[in-house]
Amino acid sequence: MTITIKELALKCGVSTATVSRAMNDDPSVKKATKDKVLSFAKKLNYNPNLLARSFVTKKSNIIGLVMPDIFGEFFMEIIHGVDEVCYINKYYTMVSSSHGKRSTAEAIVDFMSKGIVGGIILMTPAINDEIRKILRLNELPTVVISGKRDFDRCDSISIDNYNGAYSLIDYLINSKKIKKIAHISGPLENNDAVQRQRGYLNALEDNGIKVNKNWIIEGDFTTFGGQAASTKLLKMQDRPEVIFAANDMMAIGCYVTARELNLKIPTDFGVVGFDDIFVSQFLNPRLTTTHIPSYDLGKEAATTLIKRMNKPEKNKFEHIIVPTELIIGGSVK
Amino acid sequence: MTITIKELALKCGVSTATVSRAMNDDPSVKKATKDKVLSFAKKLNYNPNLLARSFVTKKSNIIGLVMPDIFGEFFMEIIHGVDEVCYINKYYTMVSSSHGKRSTAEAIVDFMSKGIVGGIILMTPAINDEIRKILRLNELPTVVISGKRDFDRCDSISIDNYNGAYSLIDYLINSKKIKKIAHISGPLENNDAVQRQRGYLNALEDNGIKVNKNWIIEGDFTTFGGQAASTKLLKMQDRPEVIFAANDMMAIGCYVTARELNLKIPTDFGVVGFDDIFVSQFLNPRLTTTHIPSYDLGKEAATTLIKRMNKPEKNKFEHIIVPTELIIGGSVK
DNA sequence: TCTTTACATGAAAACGATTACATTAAAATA
DNA sequence: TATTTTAATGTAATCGTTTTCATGTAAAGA
Repeated sequence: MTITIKELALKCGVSTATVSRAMNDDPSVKKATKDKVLSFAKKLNYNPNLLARSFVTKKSNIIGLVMPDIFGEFFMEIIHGVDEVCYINKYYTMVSSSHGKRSTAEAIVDFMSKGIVGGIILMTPAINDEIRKILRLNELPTVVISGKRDFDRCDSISIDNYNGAYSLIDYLINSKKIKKIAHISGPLENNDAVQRQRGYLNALEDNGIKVNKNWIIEGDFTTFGGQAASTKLLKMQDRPEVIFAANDMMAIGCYVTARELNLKIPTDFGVVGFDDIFVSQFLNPRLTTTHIPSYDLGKEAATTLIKRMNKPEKNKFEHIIVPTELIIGGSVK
Repeated sequence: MTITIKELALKCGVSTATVSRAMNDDPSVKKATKDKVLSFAKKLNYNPNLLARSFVTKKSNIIGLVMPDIFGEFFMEIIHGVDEVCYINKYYTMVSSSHGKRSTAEAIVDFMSKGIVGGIILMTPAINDEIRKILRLNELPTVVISGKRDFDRCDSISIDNYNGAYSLIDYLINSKKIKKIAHISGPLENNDAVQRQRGYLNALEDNGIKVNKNWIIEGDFTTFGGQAASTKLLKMQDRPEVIFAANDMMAIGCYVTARELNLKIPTDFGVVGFDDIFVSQFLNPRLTTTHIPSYDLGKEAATTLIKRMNKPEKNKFEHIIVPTELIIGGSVK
């Protein structure tokens, strides 16, 4: 079905070099020749073998997307954004995750050593020493999507978790006149979780509200974790007015608890989340939360990476911080 | 960082041919030699360049996953399943979608002609003539994930939409003693939608219930579509007892309508869905629906494809039909 | 001991593209 | 017209691996 450059060259009556140049729009090829080659290529359905091309140029237009897990809407939207940009730029997206069996570090090394991908987008909740070491002696362009800017030897895109959480809490205190705000955090080895908690703490402090340590529970970003933590919080004699869950999944857990304890949101207690996942708008009442533009995050990462792949400078890295947006629902009285 | 086969051969004092054979576990290599090569390979961090290998063997261990859209939980779980199987078998997953700008057919052709992927998993709501034509003169192993078994020139995995819907309706009629069942279908160019509707119709018929055509509305698989359709249904003077939404997203739309019309589920009317997406369990009340094992679907597809890639016979294709499971929630009185 | 067979390894071609360098033809200059 | 410059194309090497075929060596059989 597909022919090779040699066959095409034969048909055109030119050398393979000329065909190659014509296909790559080399200015040294005469217009007439180029036209002839291109028309023959179309007619004979010639497509340069990408493998052969990558092999000889030592450049791959495949982007490796390394994720901690292939699950949930957030990662899906990232993939979507990456795919979109890849398509426009004629790049390809290869996905890979840490499978329980293999660490993120191993996934990166695999991509790097096999010569398949020309660049890596790394999503990780935190950059540990192992990853840091790998990235340091890494020759492949890499963009890190992370909760915190804690590695500056490559480009990075991060979510403004801190300000997102800060604004949310500030809104509760100043617009809603709420003082008793509890927090179910994410796992604290996760940078996003840490930054969100920091925003929460500083917003309280800046508004002169004393932090109640009992009202801070470390969760796990799952619905069940949110359910467990909120049950604990709501059974305290000194019950908080609003629970700030560090992500929407845990906020959903709070809704489940409300149903089980026969409490009404927002009258009996309020809930706010973080992420603004798709279903949050369909919760009853609609969840007040912080929107993360994950699709844009993916697009931004891919754009930055492709730029870097075409111009691999070893210094001056970009560090983009993507702002979040406060979404006001009906989950707070 | 990475060395080539030549350098490794030199270090080992053998030819590149021997190294290649040792790396590929060729039985003709003496154990001592193999051990030596392998230990040097490990020490020197040698990894065969996959691009070069694929190039020469004309076999790629990259699987191209073509999807109509990169959105939602269903596709995410498929990707997850595929990725899992790929990892175990040392294959790689490349994703691609039709971008509004490009059709599914174009995405397939792109994968096929560029020589990157060694096999394709094609997810499509329906196989049209264009796709059929492409698949027919396709030399690349392909597995189709589809709602209906309507192309038998390649392996296929399909969901048992018909029986899933049939069982669900049968359950409503016989266990719940409900007779007035409306249906919001998916778009009818989608095979899944058609099969589910067929299950609904036949279940009614087999139970001697006359179909009320006013109670069948074509939806679009979105929450908003479900909301619109259910509003129409619930404002009829002859109102159905239960609405069967062809997917959970539209069922969620029914929940939104209930809130807006101030009706209670399941007392005022009931809702059942299809898919069993993650959030369905957290709806209030939990949605009665039909579970689709999407993760398994992805695994099954990848397994079948890899089998076919290793043994590309031109006949005897596998056609796997994956059963669904009835999930009983509290959304029906 | 000599021949045959089996085993282990090496030499070299091949895959399909790109690209440095060489070459030819045409245009510009003297 | 003779020479230089420029433009367009061709020749051939190259990338890293696999694999066919050839070769050498050791074991087996006579």
